[in-house]
Amino acid sequence: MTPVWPDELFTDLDRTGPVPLYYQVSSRLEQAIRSGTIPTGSRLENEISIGERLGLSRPTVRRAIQELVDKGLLVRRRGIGTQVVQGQVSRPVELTSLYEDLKHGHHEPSTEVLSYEVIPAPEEVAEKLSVAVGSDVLRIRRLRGTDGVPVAILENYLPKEFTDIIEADLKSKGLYQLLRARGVTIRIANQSISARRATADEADLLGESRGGPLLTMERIAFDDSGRAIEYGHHCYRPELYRFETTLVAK
Amino acid sequence: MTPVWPDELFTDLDRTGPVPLYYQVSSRLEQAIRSGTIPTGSRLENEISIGERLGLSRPTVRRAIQELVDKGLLVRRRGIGTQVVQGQVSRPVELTSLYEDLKHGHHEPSTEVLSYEVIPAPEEVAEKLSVAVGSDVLRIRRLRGTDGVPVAILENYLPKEFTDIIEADLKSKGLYQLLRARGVTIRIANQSISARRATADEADLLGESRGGPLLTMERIAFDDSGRAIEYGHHCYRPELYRFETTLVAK
DNA sequence: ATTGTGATATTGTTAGGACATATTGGCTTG
DNA sequence: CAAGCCAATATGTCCTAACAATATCACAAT
Repeated sequence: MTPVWPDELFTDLDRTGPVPLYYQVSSRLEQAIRSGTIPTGSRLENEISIGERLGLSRPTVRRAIQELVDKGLLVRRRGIGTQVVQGQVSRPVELTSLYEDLKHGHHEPSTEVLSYEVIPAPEEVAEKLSVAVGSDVLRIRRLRGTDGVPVAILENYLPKEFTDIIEADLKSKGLYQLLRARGVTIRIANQSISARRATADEADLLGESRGGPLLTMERIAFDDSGRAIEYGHHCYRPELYRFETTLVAK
Repeated sequence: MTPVWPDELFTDLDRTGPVPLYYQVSSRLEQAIRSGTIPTGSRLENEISIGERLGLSRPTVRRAIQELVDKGLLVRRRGIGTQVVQGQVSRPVELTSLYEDLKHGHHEPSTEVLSYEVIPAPEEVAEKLSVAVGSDVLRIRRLRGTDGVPVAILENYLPKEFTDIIEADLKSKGLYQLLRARGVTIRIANQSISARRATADEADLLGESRGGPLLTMERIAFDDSGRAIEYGHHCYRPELYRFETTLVAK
């Protein structure tokens, strides 16, 4: 019943390096599933025997499998076993900037900085960033495109201590990448996705018809310590961009 | 430094019932955070002392906390501790139908069944549902509203064995609710969100201007065993609906 | 033919312990 | 006084062990 898996899945793990064992296991499994080595719909061996094969305890194997369950690749049922989900699984919306998103998709992202200025925080921005109204915030407005075609208008607000982000760097790097280089890691983001008509200004920038539909995304991002770091308001050309997610019922 | 928490957080847990201990703990903590009893930005006690207070082992406490980290309410850093995220956390997009979504938001959902028919599966639908092209599938088209105002047009396709879903029931219940009553649990869904212009037909149904923007969502849902159960294509009035998500970097 | 019962397989929950690693801050030393 | 080392603290990883809950199947009983 259980299909025979290739030996590569069970070669020795690296117990000396910094990569956790559960992560090594889940990575191998994910790769095997996405490549079709483990076919969709098939059943996995049970946790204990996988553990025996790899020389791991059950909790470690369990954690590896749980990672893939959370990603939506596997389904578990008590008393039954673990199965691979049928149908192609889309990679979820990740916590990356659009720039990295596009680059990952083997496109050549381009950026034009439309404006870059320090302004007193309007009420809406102040509230989202948890700073005082009127205090200095950095406002960045960019036009993002791929392969020469405009895709999105990005408007971002950051607290004043980030005003040393160099305008020139924004042309060749994503905002999150620049923040990471400064030692700031974005950990959590609250997103809200909707749509609206394009204004005349936006339509011209994006090469879209006036009053045409735009996909919009509003986001507040928090760092390691839970502090609000960035408030963004983006709009995308809907024919060229969409948000993909995998939802898993707990 | 550590704030004093109310005793309610540490009253005895129910060790007899079917509710897991880690779930009882994470529920209490979540409630305390959302209600402000544990203020945003504050630090939690460490895992071990929480465990001692509740009479629990460290793995159990750890799992409870991890649940809230995954939900985006808490942030953990090795060597530092666990902190509550600043800023209001939005509840994530859950794996529920729009009907339950709206009902939860204290609105009164209404449904008009526009069409209900068994048709041979077009290529696109057959592929998404992993059935043969031309095989029978159930097609449902509904107009969903709240408080008398139309909000969305829902088009769903299901495999033929669900043709016994009663058309009349769709008026008063959500599709997922009806599936659950049949013993089918939706476990995983792949969603894709974008936008487009409304067709004349759609604009009339939704009371929207012709050519106006619509928020669109495409979804394939899988059940417990990983089988494709439903393929849906929905469009929403963007002023009345939006998708909210919390993203957490792993 | 249907129902119940028990054996088996598998995941779910909880415990308790050990060691690793990252961060902070104080102490020591040059 | 500054730099570096070290202890304290907290989370991260991994192990062994046990029992609970659920689904399946064979088989007996009605």
